[in-house]
Amino acid sequence: MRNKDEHKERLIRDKAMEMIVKEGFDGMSMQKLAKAANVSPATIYIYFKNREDLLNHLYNEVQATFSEVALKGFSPALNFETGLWLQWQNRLRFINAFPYQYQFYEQFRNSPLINHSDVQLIMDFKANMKQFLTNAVERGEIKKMEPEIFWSLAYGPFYALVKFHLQEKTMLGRHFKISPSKLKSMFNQVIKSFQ
Amino acid sequence: MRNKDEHKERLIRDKAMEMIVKEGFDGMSMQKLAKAANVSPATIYIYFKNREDLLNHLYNEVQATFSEVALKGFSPALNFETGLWLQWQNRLRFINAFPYQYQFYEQFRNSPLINHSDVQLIMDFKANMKQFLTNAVERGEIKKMEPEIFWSLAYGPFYALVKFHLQEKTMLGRHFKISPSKLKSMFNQVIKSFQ
DNA sequence: AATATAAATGAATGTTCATTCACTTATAAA
DNA sequence: TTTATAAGTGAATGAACATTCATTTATATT
Repeated sequence: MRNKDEHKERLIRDKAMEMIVKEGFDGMSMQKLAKAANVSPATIYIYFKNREDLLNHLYNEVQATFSEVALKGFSPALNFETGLWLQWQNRLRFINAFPYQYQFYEQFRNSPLINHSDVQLIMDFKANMKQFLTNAVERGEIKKMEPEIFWSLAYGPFYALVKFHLQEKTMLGRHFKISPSKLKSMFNQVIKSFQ
Repeated sequence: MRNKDEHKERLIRDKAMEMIVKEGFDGMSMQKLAKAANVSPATIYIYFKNREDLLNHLYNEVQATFSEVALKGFSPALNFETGLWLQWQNRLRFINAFPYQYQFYEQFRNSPLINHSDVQLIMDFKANMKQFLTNAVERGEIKKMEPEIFWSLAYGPFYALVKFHLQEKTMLGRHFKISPSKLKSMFNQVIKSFQ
């Protein structure tokens, strides 16, 4: 018996995400992917049932990692400002470390493919965030509001800023990381909207 | 001489955007589009040089309309709160009226296709927004900040909320419009972040 | 009414696509 | 060392793709 080559699967996954980010979903054909990963097209089908299965696996993996990183050191018991700032930092860390994975994730979520994927937001993650919001309201740190308003106010500016920087990267061929001081400064302004 | 059928071109454009929103860029093939618009594939090539040209025309058209609607009644001379609220209302009006066009626009902007398009943000629009920011700072209505921070704070929450509602629409098959009171309430919170 | 012209077409064209298959190769277990 | 098994392959398959082309059709101009 011969074992699957973990390195090979990793390469297939990474090249697929890179190709999708650079050339779009149509730009990632199975044959082009095979060539980029130095394998036979048939090899991809050992690891993934088909193209759709591959894409869903990629999405699942990124979502799992992203959720994990976002919640690193987090607890709903943290006070509002500390907890939200921690999450901003965690998220930015992931985006800086894995820009292709993040951009693939965004592209997938914003495409109709997401409708054919039976993927759910990690339970743990959702529960944590809900509890965090409830606690903050109960402590009187923020006023009561609908979850979608909370989410829009708390993360809308963050993701908008990230988008700016990732677009610059695409245009100039290199990645301008968001400076921590700029992020903190904007965070302080966002916090005001909850007061 | 036979004239071009304006109605026919409009139908091609609208069906193309609808297909892209519903099935993604790969889901919109020239032959499927022809069938949806009740024309021959060759007819599409009378109106557009090729597929890429069609997509770029669609993008240009939506951008032009969107910019126009967004600036309706706007002037950089307006005070900060009035001007920003006007733009929020204008933008939401466009999104509610033309959800497919808006979603196509977003999908295009978030895809690598945008890199191959030589389209620029309408000059007039850019200049207006820049002047608006400058004026608000000079009047002491908001503190001085980089344009990308301003943009992220002023529009990040708005677009995040829009995304929420458009996703709900996709899932349930119908469109839940954002209530004006909910929008105004969030707007008031956003304003605080500039104080 | 005749004519010139551009719109509009359906049936091709050659290409690329996702996927399969008969086959070879590497290696864990015996 | 042998053997069973699953990894890995290159070439093939049929479907779908963007685009073209030889014709036909509608109409504005004469």
